[in-house]
Amino acid sequence: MTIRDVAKFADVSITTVSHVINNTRFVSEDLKERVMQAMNELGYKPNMLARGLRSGRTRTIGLVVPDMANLFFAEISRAIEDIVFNKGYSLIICNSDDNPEKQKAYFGVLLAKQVEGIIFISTGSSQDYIEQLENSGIPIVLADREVPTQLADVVLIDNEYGGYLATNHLISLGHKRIACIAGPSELTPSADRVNGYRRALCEADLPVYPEYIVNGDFHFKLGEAAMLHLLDLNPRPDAVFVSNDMMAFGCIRAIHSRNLVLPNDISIVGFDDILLAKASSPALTTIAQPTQKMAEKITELLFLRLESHPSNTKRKRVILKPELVIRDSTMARSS
Amino acid sequence: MTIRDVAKFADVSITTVSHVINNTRFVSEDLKERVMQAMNELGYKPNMLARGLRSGRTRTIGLVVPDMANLFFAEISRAIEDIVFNKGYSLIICNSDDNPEKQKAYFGVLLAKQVEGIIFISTGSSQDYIEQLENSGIPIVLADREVPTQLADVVLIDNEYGGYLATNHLISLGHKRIACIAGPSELTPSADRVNGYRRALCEADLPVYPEYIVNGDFHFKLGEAAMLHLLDLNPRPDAVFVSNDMMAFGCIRAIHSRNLVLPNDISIVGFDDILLAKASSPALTTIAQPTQKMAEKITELLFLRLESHPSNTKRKRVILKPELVIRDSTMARSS
DNA sequence: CTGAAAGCGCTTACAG
DNA sequence: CTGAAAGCGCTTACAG
Repeated sequence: MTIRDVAKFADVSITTVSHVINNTRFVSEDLKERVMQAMNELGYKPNMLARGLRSGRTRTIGLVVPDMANLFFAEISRAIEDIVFNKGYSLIICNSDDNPEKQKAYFGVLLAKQVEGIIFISTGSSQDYIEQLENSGIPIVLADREVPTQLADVVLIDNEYGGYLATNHLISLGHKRIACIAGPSELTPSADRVNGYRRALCEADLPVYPEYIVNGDFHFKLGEAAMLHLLDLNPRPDAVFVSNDMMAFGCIRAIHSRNLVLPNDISIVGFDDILLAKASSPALTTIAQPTQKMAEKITELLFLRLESHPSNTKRKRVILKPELVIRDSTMARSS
Repeated sequence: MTIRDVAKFADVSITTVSHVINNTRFVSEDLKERVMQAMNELGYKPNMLARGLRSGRTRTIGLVVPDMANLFFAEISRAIEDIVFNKGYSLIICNSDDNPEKQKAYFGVLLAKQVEGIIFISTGSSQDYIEQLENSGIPIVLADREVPTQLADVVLIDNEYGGYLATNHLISLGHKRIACIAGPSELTPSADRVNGYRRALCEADLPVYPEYIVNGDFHFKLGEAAMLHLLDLNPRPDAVFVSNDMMAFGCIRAIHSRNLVLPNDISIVGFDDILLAKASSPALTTIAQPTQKMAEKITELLFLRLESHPSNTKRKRVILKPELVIRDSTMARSS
């Protein structure tokens, strides 16, 4: 079933069929009618490969994320997919699995598939491989995680400010021994969140105890382990800023397993505000990522670049502010 | 940067270049070497559109899911992506958003993009549109939700058995007033789970109270609302089988908001065993979907069909057994 | 207002 | 052991 069959059936040239499909030059009502009918009759679907090959436009964009089973990435992917679909594009989703090798392989695949643009949430340690993309000349938008390149637009949130907000909230509740569970140290978001935590403590003239800062990996399991570790300290912290919600869930579990009561015995604030943050018990106080807004900005920048000349080389950088969402995992210190 | 450039650079025919790329006929070491080097030097990447157009093989498969921000779908998509990637394929992910129109539009896109196969988790009410796929002759694997067609392999779990397991567990704990929060009534999984619930009650000679069966939609919010409704009944149930984990989280929230204690005042068991099920407080007793195994079966059936002749028309049907995972949201009735 | 034809970048018989 | 050439299904100058 090709354009040739349709042309034959409608007794017109394939040129004309192409033009009615794409609405790209005037075609008389009569012919248009015949073509339409032929397409219906034959159940014709244009072959996007042929179209893409010829026109250079594939209407496909690639999305590279570290792990789409991580709710934060799942939600932002979802939001991006929705916008992109409404623009008539489709998404090839690539799980890098936080593995630079897999990520590199996917870059190759995306380029080979001639995607028109790439949205890229980096693994921790992939600085090495992005040149491949830079040389391709294809528009790239980096999201969530910084990568050292001048050749892409960037959409980030102000993680330092988020960490500051979270910690300040705990301070304002009267907590003094405030710990922090950090994310993987290679990621800029982790480091920035911890920096915000430090700044808040400093501004409040509270000491920063090194043993109160423990490393995690943004996953549930290490969140639980880190919290168990903190609870074993003497004195144990009376509040903790956990740098993402997944780990915060691990913390809740750890706290319960020690028969402590949240938030009475210890307050925690998370980061991300994934959908399930409000479903934990108690509901998680957390720093909300502006997921929807991020998705909008990311796609806006990408489509701008798709439409503009490559000569327009000024790179854009958007930094969105996160917000504190107070729920029930924090309360004033019982003195 | 095309195969032609490589051929010129290496001073061989494009035929030869093609054969070294695809390893598809003998090429002398000498030429092979020169071609390899040329490809490296020029940073050549084969154009998959051209390859796909010519060979009819796109190495792409489509995955249609109702909502990838739903953790169950996110996890199964993740598992599928991983397997498919290792086979050298890529995935186009399509969120139908539980919207038959969008789903239909995506079918068109996938066919136009010449995917080699489709994995399809249906929206509730899309029976109408699958013919489009059937006629295409492209291999389809249906997963999770039944759809009336003879023209696809199917991978399901035994939802009736899952509902039975869950309810039996509650019965064995001594509960008598056991309620059920169902999923959307159009979906076969929902109905089957409720059927299992009924069967367990019947076999135990326990009455089935119609007011104890309330409808949900598999989302958090309605789970919460449904549980609030159940808690207002007099007498209120002492246990409830919630037909997915998302809604079970809503239930936990509702229970806490009424200052009741889980599981002391009421036991609940969920369905799915999403990653966060173990992170709720208390950890959720639930019926585990064999997510990894489903992904394996789904891809196994699909690749079998990709490799076999279309004449091999015998359709396969795989039904996997879910398992009860006992955690802390259920306990024996305090008589 | 419409059509014939070149060509996008590959693969793959066919030929030697 | 290697290459010249046809053709996959489209789009798009070019021509009239």
